[in-house]
Amino acid sequence: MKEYNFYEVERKWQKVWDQTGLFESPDTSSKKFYVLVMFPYPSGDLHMGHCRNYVIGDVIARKKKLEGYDVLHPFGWDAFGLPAENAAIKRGIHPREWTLKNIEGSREDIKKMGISYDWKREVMTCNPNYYKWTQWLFLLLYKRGLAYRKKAFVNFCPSCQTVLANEQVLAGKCERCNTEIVKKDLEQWFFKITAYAERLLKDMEKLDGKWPRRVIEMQKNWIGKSEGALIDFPLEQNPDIKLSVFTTRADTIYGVTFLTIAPEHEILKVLIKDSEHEKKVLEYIENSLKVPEMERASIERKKTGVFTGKYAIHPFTKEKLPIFVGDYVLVHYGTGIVMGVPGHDARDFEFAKKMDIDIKIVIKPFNEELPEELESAYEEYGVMINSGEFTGLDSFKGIEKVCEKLSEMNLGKKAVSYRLRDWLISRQRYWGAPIPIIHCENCGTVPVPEKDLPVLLPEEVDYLPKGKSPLESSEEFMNTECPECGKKARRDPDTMDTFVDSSWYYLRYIDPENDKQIFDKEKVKLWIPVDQYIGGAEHATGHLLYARFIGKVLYDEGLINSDEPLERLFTQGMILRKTPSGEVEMMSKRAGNAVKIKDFVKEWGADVARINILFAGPPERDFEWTDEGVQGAKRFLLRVWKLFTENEDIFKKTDSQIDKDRLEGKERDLYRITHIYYKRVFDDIENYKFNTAIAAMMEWINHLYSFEFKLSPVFGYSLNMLCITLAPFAPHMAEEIWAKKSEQSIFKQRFIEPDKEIIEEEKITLVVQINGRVRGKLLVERGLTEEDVKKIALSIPNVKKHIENRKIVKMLYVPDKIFSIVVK
RNA sequence: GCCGGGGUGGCGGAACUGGUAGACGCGGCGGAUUCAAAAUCCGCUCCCUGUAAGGGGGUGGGGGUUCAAAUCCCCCCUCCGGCACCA
Repeated sequence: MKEYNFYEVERKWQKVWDQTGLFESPDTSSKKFYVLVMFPYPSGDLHMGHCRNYVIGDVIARKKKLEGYDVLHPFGWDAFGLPAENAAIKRGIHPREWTLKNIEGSREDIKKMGISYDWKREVMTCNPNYYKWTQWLFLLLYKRGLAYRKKAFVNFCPSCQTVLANEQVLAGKCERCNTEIVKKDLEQWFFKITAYAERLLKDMEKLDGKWPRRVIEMQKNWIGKSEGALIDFPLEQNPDIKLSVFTTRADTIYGVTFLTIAPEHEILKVLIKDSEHEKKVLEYIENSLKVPEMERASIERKKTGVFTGKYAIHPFTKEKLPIFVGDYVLVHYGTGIVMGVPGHDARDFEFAKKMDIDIKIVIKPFNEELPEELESAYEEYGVMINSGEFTGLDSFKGIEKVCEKLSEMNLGKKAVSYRLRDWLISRQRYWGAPIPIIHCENCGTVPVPEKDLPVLLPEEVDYLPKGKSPLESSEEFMNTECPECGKKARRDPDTMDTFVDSSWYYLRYIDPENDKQIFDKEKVKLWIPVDQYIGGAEHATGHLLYARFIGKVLYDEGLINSDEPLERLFTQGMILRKTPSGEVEMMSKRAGNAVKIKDFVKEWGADVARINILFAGPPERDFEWTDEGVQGAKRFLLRVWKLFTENEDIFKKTDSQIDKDRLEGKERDLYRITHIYYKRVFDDIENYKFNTAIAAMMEWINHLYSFEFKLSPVFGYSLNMLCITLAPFAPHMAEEIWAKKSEQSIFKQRFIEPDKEIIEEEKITLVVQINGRVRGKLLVERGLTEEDVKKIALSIPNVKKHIENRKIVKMLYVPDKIFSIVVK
């Protein structure tokens, strides 16, 4: 047998696919399937850890192709972003040059894996013909009132020298470089994603069963909806000023003994102006702003606060309630002011103890009494007490009634609050899409007219980070004319968050060359929704939320006809590997455990890599890359190869057609087994169970090896079917095998419906149980009657033995499955 | 604390809707081939017991429902992920 050279065979077929345009997708189709993988940041040498999603996507894409679909399976590059800039600064190369070089290298790597991409549709977010439309998208949001500029305390990373979105801050640290975030009061651009909070939440119903539950839960947590009420507390000195609070526990209203305002809250300045407390409060505010985000958010941290000297009036009791400032209150949640109910909220309890404020008990448990002196807040629901006209109501009714009453008094109403915050998209960096806005002294903020797009990123810029945008140092870029009044004006110096680029890329693949519009509506109508999206779960609350938001905006604008354009989502697990020091970690260059695509493919082959990745375990779970696994994958493929070379003649003489009625005995069995496995593999792909799909092929091959009549046509038939089944997983080898008999690519073959009739024909093993224990097995035809089974079952010697001297209490027959006897 | 997902041989992992637990692979053991080794091929491989047939135990722990539970219900332990001073 000639040795199989993975590397050469793979190179050969990749070239053929490329030259024949086998995987290019049409612009019209009556049966389409859009497979999308999250496009990568081009970081240079790619390794196996990067390509699990590409391999999964490829199996699905190739399977769909075999099923006769027109498949759109594109690829591109999320090419803007900080690393290019950082690397460029370090090496003195222009970010563009560095990025393009990386793309060249990465593209070669991906191609070596033999993924069936339509490379004609490749997009790069850093190309002007792409970011022109990212800018256009910005203007669309601006036009729709969804992009606005606001001064706010924002997250700033001192190391990256830029502000960050909420989603890019993990536990108070920069997601990218792990540096402690500081708060800066800056004027920045935001996208109003909060306006879509309810729809983003509610429409997840449509994704139920199609997206991983984990991702849905993460987004739900992130949006963080809670239902409650807004309650107004008029100021004692000036009842026209009302402090509005958000609460989920309106039933505790009679327990309010104070109010606390977040230190950042604007109203504080008004409250304390020219009062004796002004100095102390200002000092407190200043100090709390210095406390790092992480520390301030910590539950363990002792509560602090200062009395403002002012009082509010309780809407029902008209009591005077002292107003405090305290940094345990978050300015960006609810109204930034809370009502203090120390008896029924742990935080308020702690604060009240410290500040020596009254604690009132206004809720008692349903079935017991509370002690007079509380040791901690009672936070459960219960029955309202000491609550005036509401006393005696349970919490749920109480909330309703209190809200009703407040509404009547015009001092409150039911309300909903979200944890989600608006998306901060300004970045003080060079390598991104410039924000298409001009600041004019006369006209204010003026959007760049569409005809002037793209606002090109200037080439020659000092892009060393200085805490303000590098573009600001380019006079040529900054100076422009106001499109409205024609006077001298300045451009916005910031670039957009790269998540804006990636929020719509899947639409550009459909019409990548269009220079008249962001995309052609009709073309998009054909391919949208994306039938299968594949990527990492780490993007759950970032990219995937942004993409859904932008999708809805485009839907509202009438540009796409689905408000959830990413229909089915699969999130793959990570690839881990032992590091040189022996720990199992995510594969990465930094950890020193990366297996480079280039090197691996040369030594082992892409098909081996693909099988290893797919067989190692369920694709949604992490798996450890091991040398043993690689060996196993190679052994499997060589076994396949050997099977076909040893039986080449019969394989060539037969095809995927056979007259099953002329088969009997073992030949008929093989025909049946073939259809069982064939169906199993294709069903498993549909359910993302690639590991068991490969296991089924292994079993199939084991059967074929031990089949006696290797010259029988049914044997050749089975080989033909096997080759087609193998094709999505190890496409190069499948092509190589197929080429022995056909000029045409195996991917021009069409999926044959499995023969369900023959699968059903199988004899079954009927289990005989006595008192729940297996005491015998019967190989029988399907559909036997209870009488027949009983007769046979009771004649089994081992069954007889266990029934002897006992009384049969009950007999139970589950057709074609089990015969169960209960004895005493 | 709240929410979600896990825990099955030496290892990765199978098991439809409650119906033979451990498919498939890795590793290990035995054999064939070989001067020898690698590679390959064949057989065995959950644990205890038994020459064997068989018997007993067994899916994180405890209880329950059922003729029958990895699967359903209750309680607990533990690991992973998300959110968390969110009012």
